[in-house]
Amino acid sequence: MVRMIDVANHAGVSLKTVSRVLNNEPHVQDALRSKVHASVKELGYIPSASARSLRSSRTYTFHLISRTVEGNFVNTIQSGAVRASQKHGYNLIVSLMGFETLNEPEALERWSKSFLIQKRPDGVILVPPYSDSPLFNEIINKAGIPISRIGPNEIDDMNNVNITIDDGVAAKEATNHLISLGHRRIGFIRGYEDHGATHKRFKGYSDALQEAGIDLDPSLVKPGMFSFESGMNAGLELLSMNNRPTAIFAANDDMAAGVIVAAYRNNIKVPEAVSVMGFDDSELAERIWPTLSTIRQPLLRYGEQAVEYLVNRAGNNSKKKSDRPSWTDILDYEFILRESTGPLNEYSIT
Amino acid sequence: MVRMIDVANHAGVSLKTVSRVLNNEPHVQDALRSKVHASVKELGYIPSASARSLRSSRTYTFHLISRTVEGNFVNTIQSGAVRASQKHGYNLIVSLMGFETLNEPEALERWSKSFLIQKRPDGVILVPPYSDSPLFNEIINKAGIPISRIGPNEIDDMNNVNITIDDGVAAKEATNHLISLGHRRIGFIRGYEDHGATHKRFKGYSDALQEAGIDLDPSLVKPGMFSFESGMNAGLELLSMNNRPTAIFAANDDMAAGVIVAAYRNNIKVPEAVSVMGFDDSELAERIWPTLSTIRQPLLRYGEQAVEYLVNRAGNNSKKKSDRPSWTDILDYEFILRESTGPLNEYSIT
DNA sequence: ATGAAAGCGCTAACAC
DNA sequence: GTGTTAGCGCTTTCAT
Repeated sequence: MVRMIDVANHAGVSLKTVSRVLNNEPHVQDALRSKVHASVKELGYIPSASARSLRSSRTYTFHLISRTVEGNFVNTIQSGAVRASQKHGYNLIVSLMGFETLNEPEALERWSKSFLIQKRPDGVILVPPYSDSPLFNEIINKAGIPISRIGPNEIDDMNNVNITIDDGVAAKEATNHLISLGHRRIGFIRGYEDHGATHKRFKGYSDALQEAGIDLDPSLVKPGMFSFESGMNAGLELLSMNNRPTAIFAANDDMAAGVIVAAYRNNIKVPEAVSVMGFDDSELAERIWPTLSTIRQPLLRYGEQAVEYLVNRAGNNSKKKSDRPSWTDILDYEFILRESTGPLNEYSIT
Repeated sequence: MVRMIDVANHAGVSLKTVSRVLNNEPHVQDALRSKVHASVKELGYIPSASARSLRSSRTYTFHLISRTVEGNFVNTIQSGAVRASQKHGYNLIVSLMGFETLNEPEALERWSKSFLIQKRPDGVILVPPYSDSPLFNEIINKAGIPISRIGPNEIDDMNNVNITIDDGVAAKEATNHLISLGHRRIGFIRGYEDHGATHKRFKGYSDALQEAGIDLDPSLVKPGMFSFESGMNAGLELLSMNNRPTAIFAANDDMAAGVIVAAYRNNIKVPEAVSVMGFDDSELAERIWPTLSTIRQPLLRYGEQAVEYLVNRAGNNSKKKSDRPSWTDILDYEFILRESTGPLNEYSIT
C-alpha cells in the first residue's frame, strides 16, 4: 500500500505539499505540483477515502432513501442522482426503509442511527413519501445533514431544498385535455393517501371539472396505490359501471397501464371507447399499446438537481443553518400527447 | 459529538471494553456489557464509520457496478442486493460506468482507481456486460476486492463467485414450447453481441430447432440491443416478410414488448396470428397486453446471493486467495406461461 | 509558499 | 477478562 508520505518522500517534498496538490489547494509552485503528480503516477498512489473522511469529517457520499427501488419513478431519479454524484466525486448509497417505519417514531430513530447517521453522509435525498415526514426530516436535520426533498407535499422552514413540479397545475391541464376532447364523465384513480401528489393531482382534476361546469361524480373517483394492480382493479370497477366514464385519468402511469389492460379484458377499445390518461411519463408509457398520453415529470433532473444542491452545500461547508436557507425549485412539467386519448364518439356511449 | 472514550468514562470501563461490547466480541462480563449498553443509550452514542474503517480496513460497503440502473434487469438485482446488504449492516453503493470504458484499458483503470479502489469496498457486484471483462475483473482482484459476478459468460479461475441460470437450457425450453404449439417458422431476436446471454440463448434456440428437425432459417434471426426500440424494429422487419414467422422469440422481455407493439402497428393479432416469447420475466411482462410468456430469472435472488457471498468472504477476512475458491451457483429458472403464445392456426398463415 | 506536529475516533497487539 | 499503548492515513493548525 502506497501512502501519501511515500509520495512525499519520492517527490522530495513534505506530506502537506502532496496533500495540497491532491486537493487542488492554492499556494503551491507549479514545479512542485508536477513533481507530485509524477510521483503519484509512478507509485500508483491511491488516496484512502476512510483516512480522509476521518480527518475532514466529510464522507463524499450521499444517501438516497426510498421505500423501494423497483418501479420507474425512484429508479429514474436514482439514475440522475448517481450520474451527478459521480461527476462531482461523490458516491451514492441507496437505502431502503420500510414504509411502516415512518409511523413508529422509535423504529424511525433506530433506523436513522444505524443506517444513516452512523455513515455521516454529506447529504440525503428523500423521495415520497419520506420527503413529507416531519419527524424524519427533523432527525436528519438534527444530525446536521442537509436534505434535498423531491416532490414534498408541503414546503417547510427547515432549511432544506425542495424539488418538485406543480402537480395541481399539471393535473388540471391533463383533465382539461380530456374535457376539450368532449369528455364529461371522467374517472379519476387516486394514489397513496399519504403521498401529497395524490391530493394535489386530485385537486387539479376537480378544479378543471368545476371550471368547465361539470359536477364531480364521486362514484367516478376510485382509490389506488400507484401500482399496476390497483389501477387494473379500479379500471375494472369503473368500466363495468352501467353509466361508465368515457375517459379515465389515473394519478400515475402504472395505474393507467392497469386501466388499459382492464379495458382489453372487457373488450373495450382504447381510445375509441375510453380514453386513458396517465401521469409521470414512466418508461412504461411508450412500451404499451396504445402508447400513453401523460404528464412528464423531469425525473432525471430531480435526481441531478438534488445532488447539485447537496454538493453546493457540502462545498460551502457551513454548518450554520443561516447559510443554507430553505429553497424550493419548481421545475417544468410537460404534457405528452400519445395514443391513449381521443375524442368522445359513438363507441364511448354505453 | 460523543466518542467511544466518553462512553467508556461514563460506564467506568476502558475504551477497549466498549469496543469489545459494540463489536460483539467475547471475553466481556455480562455486567460490564449491560453497563456499556446503558451508557451508549444514555449518551446517544453513534460510532464513527470512518474511524472504524480506517483502523480495521473494512468499509462495510459493497459496490454494484452497471452501465445503467434504468430498466428492470439491474433494478431488480439491485433491489435484492440492497436488502441483503442492509440486513448484514452493509451499505450498497451504486456505480455507473460507461459501456465504452470497457474497451479502453486506460480509461478502465482510471475509472477503477477513482471510483472504486479509492473507496475500498469490501466487495463488488458485477452485472453483464461487466461480469465478462477479464481486464476489469483483474483490476479489481488485484486490489484484493472479492467479486460476485452475475450472469457471467464464462466461468474463470480468478477465485470469484459466479451466479447465473443456465441460459441455454432455458432458451431451449422456451423454443420447445413454441415448437410444441405447432410453430415451425420461429423468429429469433438477438441481444448485445458482447453479452454472453445473447449467444447462450441463441444456442438454446438453434439446438431446439435442430432436435425438432427444423432447419434454421437465417433470415428469421435479427440483431437486437435488448431495448424496446430494437425489439420493435426487429419485429417490424420480421412481420413484414412475405413468409413471416408464426412465432417470435426475443432474447429479453423489453424486445418482446417491442415485437407486440410492432404487431399492433401492423394489425397482426397476438397470439392468434403470431406468438411472442420473452426472456427475464421483467416487470413489464405482466403489465402489457397480452401478458408475456417468458422465462423467469430469479433477479432478486441474484442480488441477494451476490451479497451473501461477499458478506461471507468479508467475514472470513482472509486475503489469501486459497481461502476463497472460485464458486459457481446455477440457480433455477422458471418457465412462465402467459397469454402471448398460442397454437399455430389459420390466422398465422400469411 | 512550505513544512512539522498534532490528532480525527477507532481497533489490533500486547500486556497484565 | 480487562486495560494500555500504538497507530491506521490523512487534513488541520500553526510555525516558519
